[in-house]
Formats: sequence, C-alpha cells, structure tokens
Amino acid sequence: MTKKITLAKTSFETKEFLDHISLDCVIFGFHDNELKVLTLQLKRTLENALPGGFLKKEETLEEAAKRVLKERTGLDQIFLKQFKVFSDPLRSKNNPQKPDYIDDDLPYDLDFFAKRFITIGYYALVDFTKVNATPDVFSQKCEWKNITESSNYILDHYEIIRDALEVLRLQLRHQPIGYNLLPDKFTMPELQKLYETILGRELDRRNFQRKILSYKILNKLGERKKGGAHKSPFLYEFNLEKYQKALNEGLSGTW
Amino acid sequence: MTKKITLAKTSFETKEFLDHISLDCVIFGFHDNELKVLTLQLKRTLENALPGGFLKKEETLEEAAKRVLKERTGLDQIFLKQFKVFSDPLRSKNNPQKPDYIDDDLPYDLDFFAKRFITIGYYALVDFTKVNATPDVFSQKCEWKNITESSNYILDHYEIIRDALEVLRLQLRHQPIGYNLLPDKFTMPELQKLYETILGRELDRRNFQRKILSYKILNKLGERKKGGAHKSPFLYEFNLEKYQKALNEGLSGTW
DNA sequence: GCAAAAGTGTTAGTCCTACACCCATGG
DNA sequence: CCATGGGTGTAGGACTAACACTTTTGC
Repeated sequence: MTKKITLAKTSFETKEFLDHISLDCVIFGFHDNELKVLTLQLKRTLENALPGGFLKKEETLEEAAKRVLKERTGLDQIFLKQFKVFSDPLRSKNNPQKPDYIDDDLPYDLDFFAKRFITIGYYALVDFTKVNATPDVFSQKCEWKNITESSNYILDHYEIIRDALEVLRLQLRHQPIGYNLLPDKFTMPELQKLYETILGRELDRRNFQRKILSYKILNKLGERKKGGAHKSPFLYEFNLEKYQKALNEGLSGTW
Repeated sequence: MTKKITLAKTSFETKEFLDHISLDCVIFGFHDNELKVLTLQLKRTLENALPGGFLKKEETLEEAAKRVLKERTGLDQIFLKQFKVFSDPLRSKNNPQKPDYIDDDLPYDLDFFAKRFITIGYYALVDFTKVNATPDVFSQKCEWKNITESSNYILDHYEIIRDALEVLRLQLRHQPIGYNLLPDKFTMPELQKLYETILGRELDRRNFQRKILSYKILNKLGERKKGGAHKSPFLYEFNLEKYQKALNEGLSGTW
C-alpha cells in the first residue's frame, strides 16, 4: 500500500501521464449464472466506479489497459477489447479540483483531476474464479456487481457498462466470449445461461445444445457437477483451435 | 484561403485544441461500382493523408468529426461512426517538429506537431455525387482514391483505412450502409455491387435481389438508367422507416 | 416415487443455393 | 440479330423452431 502511494506520487509529480486521456475497463465475469462487472467503491463518497487509469507517455492504450487489469485482478493474458470513446466535455465537468475520494494525505497534481478527460472504454472477459479483486488507491473496496445494478456510479460509468454490454451482444458470434468468461471446464447449461444472459432472452435447451455441438468447438469430458440437485450434466472444454477458426467465419445462426 | 490560414493561426496560438488527441476520418464513397476513400495530398511531400483534425476544448469528438466532414465535403448530416483508437506511441514518432507539408509562412505552434498523438478513427458514408471535395491548409488536393490503392500514405493512415473497411464489413447488417453510400435513386445491380465490394466476394444476382426485396425496405420506382447498354434496370429508393426498423433486428441471412 | 434438470430424437416449415428461362437494349 | 445484362421462377437440400420422451438425481 505504501508502495502504491509512492508510485502514484511519483507518477503525477513527474507528469508520467498524458493529460486529457484516460481509460476505463468494463471487466465482465460470470458467476452464479449471472453476468457481473468488477467495480470499485470509492473512499469517502462510497460511489461506484469502473477500474481505470491514465495513459502513460510511452505506452499504447492496450498496454495501459493491461496494466489496469493486472492491478485489479492479478491476471495477465486477459481478453481485452477497445469498444468506444467517451468524449462529452461535460462528462468530467463536475469533477472538482480535488475529488472527495482523494485522501488528504495523498500527494498528487492538484490540477490533474480538474482537467477535461476523454476516456477510452475497454471491455475485458475474465474467468471469475481466477480473479483476485484488488482496490486501487482511491477505493476502499473492489467487488463484483450484477450488470443490472445501475445505482450510484460516478460520471457516465454506468452508461459505459451498458454500451459495453451492447457491443458484447453484437460481437457474440465473432469473439471468443464463452471461452474467456467460463472456467476451463463447464457444463452445457452454464454455457447456455451465459448466452441467454448476454442476449437478454431465453433459448431452447435442446436446440442450443445441438447447434453448439454442430460447430465442433467443444470437447466432451466425463460427468461431474455433483453438487447440484437432479441429473448431473456433462463437462465440456473448448477446443481452442477449432473455436478460433469458427469465429473467423462467424458462428452462423439466428441468435 | 486567407481566411483559413487566419483561423489556423488563431487556433494554434490560443491553444484552442487539446494536446495529444486527434481524429481521422475514413470517408467512403461509391462511384463507378467501386468503393472509394476521400484523401488529401499534402503539400511538398505529396504524400496521401486522411482528412482529420484536432479536438477542441469544448467539443465532443463527434462534433469535431462533423466539423472536419463539413470542411472537406461541404456536407452536413453525414453518417458517421467512431470505430477505433490508434494509440501506438511510435505512430507519430517520425513526425518532425515542423512537418514538411507545413508551409514556411503558415503560423502555428512549433511544438504542436511534435507531440505524441492518439487518433480516434471515424468512418463516414457519403453520397459520392453530393461531395464537394475541398483540401485543407496542409494539402494541395482532395480526391477520391480506390480502397485498394495503398501507396504513399503517411503514418498509419492506410492501416486505418483497412481497419475501417473491416468494421464496415462486420456492421453491414446493422448499419444503414446502402442508404448512405448510394444516391437517392439507384438500381438493384448497383446495390449488389456495393455489397459485393464491401464483402469482397461475388453474390448471386437472383438470390441477392430476392433477399433484399424480402426485407421490404425498398420502394420500386419507374424504369430508367437509359445510359447503359442492354436492358435498363429499375430504380429503387430506400424506405427509410422500414430500413431502420429492420436494421435494429439486424438483416438476417448468411452474407 | 416425485419434481426438476439433463440427455436424446422427430418433424414441419423456412430459408438458402444453384440453377433455367425469358426479356430488353445497343451495337 | 446477337451478345450482354436484367427480370422472374423453381426444385433440392440445409437449417431452424417447436415439441415428446426418457434418464438421472436429491429430497
């Protein structure tokens, strides 16, 4: 913690960051059959915010986003995609020179937060079970929130979440969304719930299974999922090679 | 022209623009059955560049892009979509403090162009026949180039064009691409050629027509296209209301 | 043994594909 | 009058949507 504060101090004081440019990450995870977003709860105001950061002078946006992802989740190698820039001058208009969520004793460039920012929105897909959620210096808590919870986000952060979800829907056939959001081994009902959640509507259990299997992108494993009541479903894993190839063409069908 | 120089002078000297942030527009037009991009030829070096500009302190990126579009094409109300941010620090690394394409007598902030820029890529769809192509202060010519011509673009501008085309392909079912690229009245073969160009492959004439008509998004008009040899095709126009509604669902099919 | 969840199968209808045929126009 | 491009039609096959039946599991 001390180290982080020191880092922040160094960063802002030496003007390591570019002015005006920030990025925010909508980190999606899937748990309990629900699509969730990793959020920060800010100190003092207790408002919710997306994990984000500023662009350093010598890095690409992708590198900056990976840096943020690593710090909040502990993970490397995360699936990450830029999806939109938010540039309304009014979006940061209400930012005071020294936002409430900054500790008095935290050294920083007084003007930095008062500047106008455009923010580049990224969405990330992670395996919920592998994430070690870690707050940043401005936050007291880092936690998963259901995407339907819209309350108490700062600035336009909930709008960013909604936009990310919409993009996710549109790219469902072209991005390895299932692969990145589910654990290595998963059941067909879990995969289906994921698709249903993203699409926002229910799918026929039997048709879903047949279609997914027709793509030949899954390897069927031995039974499991003993925990649940009722008949235990099979476990599957993605055949990554075939999955990638199929996505390049776009998974066909009417979903 | 004199007026423009004055504007530029005022702008740079008063620091009207945000540092580090630019935007570039891939302006697509369709003519002679070919997909074209509006390009600038820079003074001195005669290199090609995309129309672009810088973000003013009090405007959104959309407003900035519309400003650029208006200046280069004379058109308002252009279909415009942000599609990607280009942020590699090396992309502007080769920019000298005073680029060759700047006239000696053109006043500007000496450091401005030497800064690192991220650029936000927009693509625009315009009716070729309505564009009045106008160069900016750095250019001697503004002209349409075929998208296959890749030679002599500055920085990563041709990469931006390729990425724009790829996005166009992916969004073909969800954006009013036909409506914005074609003149108000057009023939079925023209519409087909547009689709073929964007998709990069040929389509069956008869199946194409049947499918497009099945969407009920076109109004059939009287004959015409007298100029061409052979049988004269019908003219159509878009039924904008139905088109918009259909796009929200996404035009179905396997294209 | 019963309710609920999961595996497997069937069928009718729709959509796509790949063609064949005729009509209009300009050289 | 014929080559070329444009308008219209049709048959086979693939895919989808909707639904029935059986199997497994925990209470």
